[in-house]
Amino acid sequence: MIDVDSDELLSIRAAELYYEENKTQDEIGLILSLTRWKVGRLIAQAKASGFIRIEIVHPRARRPALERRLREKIGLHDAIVVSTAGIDAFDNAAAAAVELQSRTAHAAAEYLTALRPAPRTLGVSWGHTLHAVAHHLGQGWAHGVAVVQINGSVSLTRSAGVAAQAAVAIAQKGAGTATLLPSPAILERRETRLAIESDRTVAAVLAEAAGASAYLFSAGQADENSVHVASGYLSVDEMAALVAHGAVGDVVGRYINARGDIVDAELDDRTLGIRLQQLRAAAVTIAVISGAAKHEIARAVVVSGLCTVLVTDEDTALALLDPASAAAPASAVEANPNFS
Amino acid sequence: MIDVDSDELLSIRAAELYYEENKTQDEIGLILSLTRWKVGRLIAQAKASGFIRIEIVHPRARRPALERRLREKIGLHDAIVVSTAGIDAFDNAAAAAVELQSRTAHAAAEYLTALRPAPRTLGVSWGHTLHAVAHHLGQGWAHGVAVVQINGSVSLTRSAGVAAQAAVAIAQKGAGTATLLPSPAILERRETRLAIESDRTVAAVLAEAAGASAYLFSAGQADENSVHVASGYLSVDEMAALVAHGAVGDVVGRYINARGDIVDAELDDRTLGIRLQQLRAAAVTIAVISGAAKHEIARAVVVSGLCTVLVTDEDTALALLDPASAAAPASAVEANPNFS
DNA sequence: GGGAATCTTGCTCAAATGAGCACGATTGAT
DNA sequence: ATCAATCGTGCTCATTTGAGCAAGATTCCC
Repeated sequence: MIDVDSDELLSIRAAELYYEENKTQDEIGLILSLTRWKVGRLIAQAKASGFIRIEIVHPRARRPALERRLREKIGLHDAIVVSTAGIDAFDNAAAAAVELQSRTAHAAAEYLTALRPAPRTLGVSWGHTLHAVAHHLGQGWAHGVAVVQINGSVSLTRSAGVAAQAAVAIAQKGAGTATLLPSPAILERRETRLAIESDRTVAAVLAEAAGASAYLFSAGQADENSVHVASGYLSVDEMAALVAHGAVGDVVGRYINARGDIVDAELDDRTLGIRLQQLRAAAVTIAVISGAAKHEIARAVVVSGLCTVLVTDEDTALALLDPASAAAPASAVEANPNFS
Repeated sequence: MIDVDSDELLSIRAAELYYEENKTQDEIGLILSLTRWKVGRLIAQAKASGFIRIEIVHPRARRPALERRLREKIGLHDAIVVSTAGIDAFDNAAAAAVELQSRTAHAAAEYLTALRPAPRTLGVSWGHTLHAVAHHLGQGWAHGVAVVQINGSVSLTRSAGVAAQAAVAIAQKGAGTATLLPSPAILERRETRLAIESDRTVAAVLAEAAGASAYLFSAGQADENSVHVASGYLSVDEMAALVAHGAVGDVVGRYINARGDIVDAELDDRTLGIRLQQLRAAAVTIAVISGAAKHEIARAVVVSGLCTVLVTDEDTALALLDPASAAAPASAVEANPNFS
C-alpha cells in the first residue's frame, strides 16, 4: 500500500469521477481534497497516459486520426477510414467481411458524391466492391457523368451481366452514360488481346478510359477465392504459382507483388484494360479496399502509388501504418518478371 | 443517399472532430457550416444515443456507475467494482482469473484500509481470495485489530498452515492479533462438531467471532474445483449431489442455493463456524467475489443479504444487474433442505 | 387551410475549463 | 551547506461549453 504511483491512481480516480460520474472538476476536488486545478491536471495526465479511451461506436463512424496519419505518413492525397466497431460481434467471419465492405463502400459512395471538381468521366473497375459502392450511391449523386469500364469483364457472352451492373448503376444514378468494355478480362493468347484491343469499338472505349478525369477501383487478394479463379480465368494451380512468385493481389486484373510490380509479364500481356502506369499517372485514383484478406494488396497499392485516395477500414489502415507488418510476410519471394 | 438519419450521421461527424481531432465546437461549426450551439447539441445527442464510449483502461480502474447501480438496485450498503479492461488479452483463462482476483483483492484491501470506523474485531474466512486480500494490504493498514477466523480451517493437523496465513498476515499488517479457529471446516458427524464447539478454547473463538465489528469473507463456487473437494471434505459425487439439489456455492463453508438457503441441512449441521444468520444480522459484512465461475454464488450472496458490502469485478457486477441472468440458470432444482 | 402544439434555432448569460504565470518547495551539483 | 535549476502548486484571465429562453419553423389535428 506504499503509494509509489499514487499520482497515477489518483488520476484514475479523478478520471472516473469526471467521465463516468459526470462530476465537475470542482466537485472532484472537493471529494478528493484537491484543488480544481490539480484535478484538471490529473485528468489531463490520465488522458496523456492513454488511460482514457474515447471511441465512437457507429457503423458509419470514421477514424479521422488514422486518415490523417495515412495522408501524412503514406503520402496519400486523401484517405477515408471507416470504423470497425461492432465487427467482432459477428460470429460469422464472412458476414463480418460483408458488413465491413458495405461500410467501406458506403463511405466511398459518399466521397465520390462530395468529390470536387465532379469527374466528367469516371473510369471504373468491377467486382463485389464496386457493386456495393454503386448500391450505396444516391440517386442524383452527379449531374451527368460518363462512366467507363477500365478493364475487361468476366466474359464476352455475359458482358451485359454482373460486371456491367456496377458501371451502369453508377451512371444511371449519376444521370449519365455507361460505356462498357466488351472484352474478357484475360485472354488466352497475347495475339487475341491485341486483336480485340485493335477493334474499333474496344479501342474507342480504351481511349475514353485513358482520358478519364477520375478512376474508381478495388483490388482482389491473390488466393483461391479470387474472382479470377471463380470465373475460370485462372486455375487454382496458376493462382498458387502466382502466389509462389510473390503475388499479393490484383488491381484491374493485373497481379502484383508487395512492391507493386507485375508478377507475371506474360499473363499481364494477355490482360486487357488500363495499364497500371496509366493509373499511377492519373490525378485522381480512388481505391476502395477492405477486409483482413486484403491487407497485403492494400499495402502494395498504396506503396506503389496506384491510388491517390484510399477508402478502407480501420484494421486495414492500422496494418498499413504498422511498420512491423511492413516486413515481408509469409511468402516473400523475389519476383520473377516472367516465370511461366 | 437520402438523408433519413442525416442528423445522426452529422452528430457522428461532429463527435469525431470533437473527440478524435480535439477541435473546438466553434471550429467544428465552421467546418460543417453549423452554429456552435448546433454542434454542441449534436455532440450531446451522440453522447445520449450511446455512440460515444468513454472507457478508463487501467488495471486499478473502478466502475463507479456499476457501483452506484449495485447500491441502488440491489440495496447494498456499498459496492466496489474493479475494471476488467485488458482481461480478455490473457490467452490463458486461469491466468485471467488470477489477475481478476488480484485486482479485486487489491480493491478489497484498499476498502478495508479506508473503512471507518475501523473495525476493532474483524471476522475473516480463508481461501485464495482472502490470501490475496492479505497480500495487498499495506503494512499499518490498521492500528491494532483483532482478527478472528470465523470458520474451520482445512484440517486440524495443518491448522497453522495455509488457512491461518491470511488471518495472521492481516493481523500482522494491521498491528494486531490473530485468533485462529482450531477445527476442521466440516466434521464427519454432528456430534463431533458439537463436541469441538463446546471445547472451551473453540467456544471462546466462536464467541469472539460472533461479536466482531466487521466480517470479511469470500465465497466458493459449487463444482469439482471447490476447495472442499480439493481438501477432501467432499467427494466429487457429494459435490455433484449438492449441485443437483441447487447448490451454487458456499459461504464460510456452508453450501447455499440461488436463493441463499442452505442446500443440505445435515451437511450444514456438521459444518463448524459462524452461522449465515449471524452474517445476515451483522452491520458490516464485506464479501469479496470475482471471476466468471462465481457469478451464481455472487448473486445468491447479495440477494439473500449475506453481505452489506460487495467487492467484485465488472463482469460479475453486470451479471448481477442483468435481469436476464437472474432467471433460473442451467440446473434450477427445487431445493430439498435435507436430501442426504 | 387555420390554429394549437411541438420542435428547432440562435441567442444571453453563467459555469466550467485550459493556458499561462509567479512563487515556493524540492532536488542536485559543487 | 549553498546556490541554481527544476518541479509542482495555486492563482488570474481568456476560452470553451452548457443551461435556459424566446422567437421562428414545423407538425399535426380538425
